[in-house]
Amino acid sequence: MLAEYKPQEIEPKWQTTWDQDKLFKVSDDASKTKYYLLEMFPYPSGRIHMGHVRNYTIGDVIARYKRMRGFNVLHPMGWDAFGMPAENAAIAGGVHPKQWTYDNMRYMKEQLKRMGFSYDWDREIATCAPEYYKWEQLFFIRMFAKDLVYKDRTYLNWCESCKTVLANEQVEDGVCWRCSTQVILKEYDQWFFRITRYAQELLDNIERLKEGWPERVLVMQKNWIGRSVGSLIRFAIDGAGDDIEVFTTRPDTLYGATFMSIAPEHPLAKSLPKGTGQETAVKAFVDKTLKEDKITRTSETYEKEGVFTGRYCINPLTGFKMPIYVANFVLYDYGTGAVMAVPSHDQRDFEFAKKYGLTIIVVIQPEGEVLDAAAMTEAYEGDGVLVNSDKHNGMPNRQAMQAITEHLAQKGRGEATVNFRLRDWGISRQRYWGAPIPIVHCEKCGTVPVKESDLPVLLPEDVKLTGTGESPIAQVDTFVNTTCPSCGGKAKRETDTMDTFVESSWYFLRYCCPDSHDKPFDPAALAYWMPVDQYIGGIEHAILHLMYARFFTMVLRDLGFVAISEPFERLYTQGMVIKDGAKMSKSKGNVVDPEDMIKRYGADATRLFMLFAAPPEKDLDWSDQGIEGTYRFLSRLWRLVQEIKELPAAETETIPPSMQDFQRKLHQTIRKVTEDVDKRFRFNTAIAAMMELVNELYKLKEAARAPQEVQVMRRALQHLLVMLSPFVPHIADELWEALGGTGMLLDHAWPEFDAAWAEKVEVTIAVQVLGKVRATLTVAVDSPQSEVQSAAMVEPNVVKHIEGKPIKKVIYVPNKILNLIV
RNA sequence: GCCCGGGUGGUGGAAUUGGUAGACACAAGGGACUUAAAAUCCCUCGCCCCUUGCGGGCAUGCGGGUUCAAAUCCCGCCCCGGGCACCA
Repeated sequence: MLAEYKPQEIEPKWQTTWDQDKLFKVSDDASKTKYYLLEMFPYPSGRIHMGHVRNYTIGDVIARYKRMRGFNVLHPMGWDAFGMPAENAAIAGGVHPKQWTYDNMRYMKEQLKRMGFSYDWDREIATCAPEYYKWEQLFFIRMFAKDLVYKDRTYLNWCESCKTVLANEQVEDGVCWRCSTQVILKEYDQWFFRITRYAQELLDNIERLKEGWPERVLVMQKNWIGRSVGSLIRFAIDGAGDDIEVFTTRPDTLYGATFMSIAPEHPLAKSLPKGTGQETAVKAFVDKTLKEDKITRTSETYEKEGVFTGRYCINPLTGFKMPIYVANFVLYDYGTGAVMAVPSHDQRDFEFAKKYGLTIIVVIQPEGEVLDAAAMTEAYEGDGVLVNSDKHNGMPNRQAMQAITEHLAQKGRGEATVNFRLRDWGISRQRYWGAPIPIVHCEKCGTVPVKESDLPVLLPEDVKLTGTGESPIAQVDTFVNTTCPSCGGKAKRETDTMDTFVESSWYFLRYCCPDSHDKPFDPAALAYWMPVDQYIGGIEHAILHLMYARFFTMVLRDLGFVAISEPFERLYTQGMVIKDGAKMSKSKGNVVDPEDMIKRYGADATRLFMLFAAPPEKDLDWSDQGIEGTYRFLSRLWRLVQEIKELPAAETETIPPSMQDFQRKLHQTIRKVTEDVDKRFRFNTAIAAMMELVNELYKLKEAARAPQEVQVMRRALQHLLVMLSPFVPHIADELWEALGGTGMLLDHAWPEFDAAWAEKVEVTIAVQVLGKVRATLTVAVDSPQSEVQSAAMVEPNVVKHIEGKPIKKVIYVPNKILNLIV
């Protein structure tokens, strides 16, 4: 053993040993209880960053702990390898995205190994590999057959100068990030996954997830799904055969609907004004509004504007001729993209009506008040009784919701319905570095899926990436030109690729059986490993990724591939790593490279600092001095072991009286660490407890030198090393060996505490007078009130504050507090 | 704007969930060792007040409230962060 702690020497040594021993290899073993621990896989951006280090360190502690607890732990790692940055790198530096991605994966894998993470690398997957995405293409085809995939028109960000579609991220303040041209919305045909078909199940299952998911994630998902009960109402367009459909949660206000507002994206915004003389005005308004982003448009302070389409629709109850407006605040994505406007009872409609001089009719009268449409300064959105509502007059509005809906149903003008805020998932991307959508467009047969036996549809490698123009694959003739799977005639391939969220929606299933070649999954492996017992990742994924993964699992279940409905039993969301109060980013220049930390302080000190500096769910403020502190602790531990190793010890089980307090401390520490790790993932306090134990040992080392005493310290050190091993595996194995231990600690059992030793024998009770602490008493645990009270009554400071006044009331909380009320 | 979190010493945090606020660290200051430095070890360390020994007051973003007792529960503000559907 080295005299000095040199992580640069011991860490590579143990990493090689673990590798050679295949220590992290795991196989399906029905005789053992499985534990599937998953961390969100990284995008291969080039190097691992502190966020990865944090996420994977948290995961590694749990994986190693569970393994030491006897579980058969699946702890895999892979790469979310498709995505925009690879293309951007290609545009900037001329490296092919594939080359760039694989280089990055190779480098980052080495980095992860240098951190000492216990991954079974035999299960490594990369989503950009054809043997991965071919299954995704298979799922697409099966989903297509079940009508879970469809094509629809939608709007995309378009840069007229670059002639290309832009991601939201590529639009900054409404202009293109590359050339600063004003971005416009352009209509496109896009592929969608019908996630809305699962809206109710996604919502219902939230109940089941309450046990293991953070409350706030579930609340966010619930709000995202946004179920609301209401009515679907059809308004006939005056002088035309068709209707405008509207979803409303307030059918009770229908008698007061005096105009109609439709979204600028609504197809009727184009067709209605034709021949009314309003065509030019409407088009100008639509064009202008589509340049504004959605966050602005939904703002409460946003100026509500609109333009008359020149057409009317008919209120089905009153026959009122409602002018149809295109309004900037109506969202095409929500409900039906059209809103019946009731200015008296909706604030936005009220403002709009005032601005354009539209009719306001009060139909709900609050209790004990008479609203006057002419005098109102704002809409009344509360409950009340119906007025101006024909046969529904006098009815409480809550009751009227149902009554009016039924009335409409009889007239064939509407029905009760449930609306979800959740929208279908647009998965088309006009990009190169993604999984090709396995569809062929045939002039004769239309849209035809590729034959399953022809999968995978390989992504062509010979492409030109310029960052401008249409999708790069569209220019690869050998890819585009094909034959129709149905009629054999000439056809063209779909050139959109899939959203990379699709790959990350099912990767956890593939880890269970990465070698399955004839089918996507081996049912026996899935039956053994799924669901994931613990999933760990950033809170920023609370909605999209987690919702998509849940949805995909339900789809794969209905396609017969998996037997479960929810993929993640428990979820833990870790906080971000920040420095100087801001998220680490290149532009802010506050990035700390984990590589430098490994070189200077070693992987163990880096891991330990990550775990010690904050509880995992909170944001972690990186501090260069902080890591020095954890490095110092490890050096201290190193010296302690070396010194105690040299002291003569007696082979005995007895605890000498001089060591009984320490023995108690040891078992209390084991209990504390076990509970913190097992129940709460509170690694920071677990580490603090172990630091305290080391401090105790340092004190004892000076005083206790009898062989029997040394023996107690040695055993304590061994327990400590076992407990430290999930946190700092390299130094733990090294010191374990130095103390004469055999094997590697990952194969060692986690220590059990002895309840008798862990019990407290004494407690300190705070004595309060009128709620203020005036003294503390150290008494035997569970002392009766009478005993504590009489001891308290003779405390000088207590006597002083009672001032001879009579005691009116005594509150006694055993082992905690005695409060005297005078 | 909407949805969801957070705010405790000079700093990161602790207080296992209504019961002694500040564990464990970092930084800072003082001391020991050393020719010297580094390393290491020891001590002090929320703010204010009386010289007073074991003392008193104030303190958990701000303002109210409930309670014998509030960082913790309730109401109203302020500030910071995450997400908002094509970043992953």
